[in-house]
Amino acid sequence: MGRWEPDSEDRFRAAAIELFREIGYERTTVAAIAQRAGLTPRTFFRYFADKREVLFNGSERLQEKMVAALAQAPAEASPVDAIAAALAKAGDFFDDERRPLARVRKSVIAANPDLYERELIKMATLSAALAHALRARGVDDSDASLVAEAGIAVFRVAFAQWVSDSERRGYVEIVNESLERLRLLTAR
Amino acid sequence: MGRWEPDSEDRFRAAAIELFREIGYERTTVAAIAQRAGLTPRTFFRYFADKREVLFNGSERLQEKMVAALAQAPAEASPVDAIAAALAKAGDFFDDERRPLARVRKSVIAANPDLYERELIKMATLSAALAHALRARGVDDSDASLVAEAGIAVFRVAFAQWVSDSERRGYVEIVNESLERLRLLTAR
DNA sequence: GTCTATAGTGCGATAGAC
DNA sequence: GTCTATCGCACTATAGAC
Repeated sequence: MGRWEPDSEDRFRAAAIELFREIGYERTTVAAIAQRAGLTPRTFFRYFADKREVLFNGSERLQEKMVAALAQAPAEASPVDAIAAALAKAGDFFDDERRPLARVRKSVIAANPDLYERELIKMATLSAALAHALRARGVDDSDASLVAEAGIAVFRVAFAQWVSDSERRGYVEIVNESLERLRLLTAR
Repeated sequence: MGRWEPDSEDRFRAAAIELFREIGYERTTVAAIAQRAGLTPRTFFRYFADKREVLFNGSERLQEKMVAALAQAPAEASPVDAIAAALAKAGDFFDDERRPLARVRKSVIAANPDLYERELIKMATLSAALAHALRARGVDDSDASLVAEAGIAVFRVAFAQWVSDSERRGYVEIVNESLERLRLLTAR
């Protein structure tokens, strides 16, 4: 990568999350993030549309991966099994190396209504994308919405568990257990 | 009681939704809403924390009712049955008289990212309240979150169906069918 | 940069119901 | 008289027009 350090985007992310933890989200300026990352604000905005996005733009790749996993599920897989494949695929992003960062991110978002709103929007977008992918598999419209929303419900709970302080199990284990739990709870 | 006409709050709501439909949310000023309601902007803000709230503050009563219904479900009812009772209780608000208003409200919200965000927040708040009420019944922490989130999933889909253009069935019928559908889809 | 319109707040005054 | 919903005014903040 020539005269620049590699991984500018990751360095922005790391610098941002450090500063958010140290002095809070509101008081952290983009200039400060850029300085710590050894780059300029102008470059920051080449990667991120705004300050909030530095915490969220990984979610686009996550969504693409999940949708792809759903689309590639066997044709005979049930809608719920297809969603389960998508939920499991998210495990590619949520490994033990990332968990400390995810925990800081969680506390930053919890402390900031703006960021919380953005998170809700990302979840809603993800749900819509999954529902769309289910419809592409031939699933009935309202079934697709229902299974996608329920899948997001499982995802939310599993992710929250994964980042909770005392949790040591991996994300995939947790999300599979959560789905199983939902099956049990809804069974007659 | 008020100085002039009664039901100020309802008049604000009615005036607001008329104007939103006529000229759009953004171009409707609080002053215009107040004028049409025969009141002043200052009084508007006594009832609603901000302009968006005029479309949402009914949701507090809805949440209280749903939580109460959940709490009053028979002690032997399963978590999902208790949530089902809460979802059915929402039917008190969604009758055929209200459906035209709900349809206008839907289109206004769909056209406005600000309002959509607020709707997502209200749903998240409702989910948290239902989870809390489930825990108060002795349901395990993560089961409570899971069932509450899944219940909200059913609610979202059922409500969307209820306000969709061609739909004629009542909300309660739809929400019961949606829950039944989720049970079928998740069953092994 | 200035100017304007609007959202939203704080505080005290007032008109009526009781 | 009390109580309270409503109002009037003065204010800040912000977004958009120019």
